[in-house]
Amino acid sequence: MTEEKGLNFIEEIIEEDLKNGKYRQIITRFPPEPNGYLHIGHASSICLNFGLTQKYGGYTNLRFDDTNPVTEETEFVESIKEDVRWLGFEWKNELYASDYFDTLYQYAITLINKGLAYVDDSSSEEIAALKGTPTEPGKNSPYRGRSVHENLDLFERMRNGEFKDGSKTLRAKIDMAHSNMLMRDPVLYRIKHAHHHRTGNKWCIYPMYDLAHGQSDSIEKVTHSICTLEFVPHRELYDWLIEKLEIYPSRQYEFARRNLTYTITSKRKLMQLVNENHVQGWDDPRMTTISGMRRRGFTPESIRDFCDRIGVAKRENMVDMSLLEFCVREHLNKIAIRRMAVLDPVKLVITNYPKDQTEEVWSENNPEAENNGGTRPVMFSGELWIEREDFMEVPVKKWFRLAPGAIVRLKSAYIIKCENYIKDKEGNITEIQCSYIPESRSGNDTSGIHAKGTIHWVSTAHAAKAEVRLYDRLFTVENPTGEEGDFTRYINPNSLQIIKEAYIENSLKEAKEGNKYQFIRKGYFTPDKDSTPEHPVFNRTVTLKDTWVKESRK
RNA sequence: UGGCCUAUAGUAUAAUGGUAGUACAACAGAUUUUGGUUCUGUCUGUCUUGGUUCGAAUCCAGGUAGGCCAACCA
Repeated sequence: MTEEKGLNFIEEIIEEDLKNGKYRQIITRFPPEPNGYLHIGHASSICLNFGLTQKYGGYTNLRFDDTNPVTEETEFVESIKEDVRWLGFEWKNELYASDYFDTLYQYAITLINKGLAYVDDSSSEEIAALKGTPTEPGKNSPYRGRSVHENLDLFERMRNGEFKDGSKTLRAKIDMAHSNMLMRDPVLYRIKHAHHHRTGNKWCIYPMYDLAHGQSDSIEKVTHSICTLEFVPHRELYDWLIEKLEIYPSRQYEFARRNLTYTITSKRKLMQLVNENHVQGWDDPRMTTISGMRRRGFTPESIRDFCDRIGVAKRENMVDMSLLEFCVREHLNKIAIRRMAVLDPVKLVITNYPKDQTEEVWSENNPEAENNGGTRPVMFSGELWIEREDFMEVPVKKWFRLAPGAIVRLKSAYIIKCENYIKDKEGNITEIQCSYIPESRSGNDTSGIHAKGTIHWVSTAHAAKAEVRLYDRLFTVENPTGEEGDFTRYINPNSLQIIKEAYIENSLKEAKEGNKYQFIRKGYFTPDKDSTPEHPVFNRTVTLKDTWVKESRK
């Protein structure tokens, strides 16, 4: 049975192109500017571009659009490569727009020779003043009428470094009254006496996006150049330049960038969060950068699945964060090893358990795993740590956990009954005293008693200490950039909660970066890069779904 | 007083002139030694007004709403 899944509009275009023989294979590219770290929005573009060539045959290049030396750095190049690989994609060629600077320079000369470009001495303010507005036509620059010979001479001298930054530009000669603002003699080259991360000081003039991107696509014979909606107005210029230069006709297609609730997907704004220390770096686990999500414990599979589910379209959108959480829970449920960890401990003493006795109980590693996951031994004793929130002095209705006189199952061990509890002067509960039912041991329970609730625990004598970092959404509102004022006003002050002394199963000390765990009843966790065997640190990737919080609010 | 893009449940996305479907979310229930997982069920939708057609979410026209465009950024 073939499941007919609807095609997105780009797949439709490609299938049509393939069917009518326009192309034998398709070539796409992922074209980041190395001026920041990749985020969840880029993941969509990566999955799209690489996914398309995997599906239809062909290949995808990784091309860095590095035409602005003042913002670009090698650090970003390296992080981008790491992130794309981590997401599970391998590019055919690693390319750089800066590799084409000689060719692009020649393209500019071709345009000058055709009378389609000129050197303008106007300042950026003067250019802006003559540009007009969306509703009013612009006016020609006084330098627009220069001869080809003069333009050639001036452009060469720009290249030779005779002029200061900003004193001259090369502009296309199109139409200052055009309804598309981008066609009003767009700037093609500008002077920047700046060090480039790859070409060093070879150049002091650099091409603008419009003369670099489409031409790079063309040089690489990219068939489908896929970008986001804000480039729609550029398409007319993209096509104009290819036509006038008479080069390989790559075609541009635009889809809507993906927005996610309670976060931002803007490199500029993410950089602001880093620079203003609202977060602790690009890979802060609260960031929806690829590196932040990796550190937090997301899997590439879950991110790819997410991108797949949200699809591709042309309308404005705001995807629910709960879908991303669903995707990561679904994957982690299958692969994460279950362990017990007590995050907010309170002592529980089993009064009728033989003093100084210990025993091993066996607990499942992951019954949901493909190969069943097996079991592990866990040390049990008469003195345990349990979760403070699992005891209620005055239970609410439908409370299945511990309360005076209530019974509960200790996961993989015995059923216990709460007999007493001790408070300190401030009224904090310091110890809960229970009796246990020896015949109720997990695996050979002959007690005939059914406990409605099951809670997790660790033995005080056998547990290890760990630091646990709990993350919540970074913003308090769904669309922080859509609200009044600067988006940083809406940062969630409680997005990070650090627990210095949680208790974990001893074996968890050996957990390695990249390992995935489910702390039973608490969520999915992964060791942070700061973690050591002496001082284990865990990040909470995502909580478990919690229907009790909803029930308890009723 | 311009040009371009878009409009299907709360969210995202299918249906390509022929029964408006799927996922997430929400809600109800079953199972459960995780109030997890799994399973079952329920709720909610074609922006609007005309037109073409036997038949329109789909094609056409006019509205309306939202987005983008006036960086020597990409």
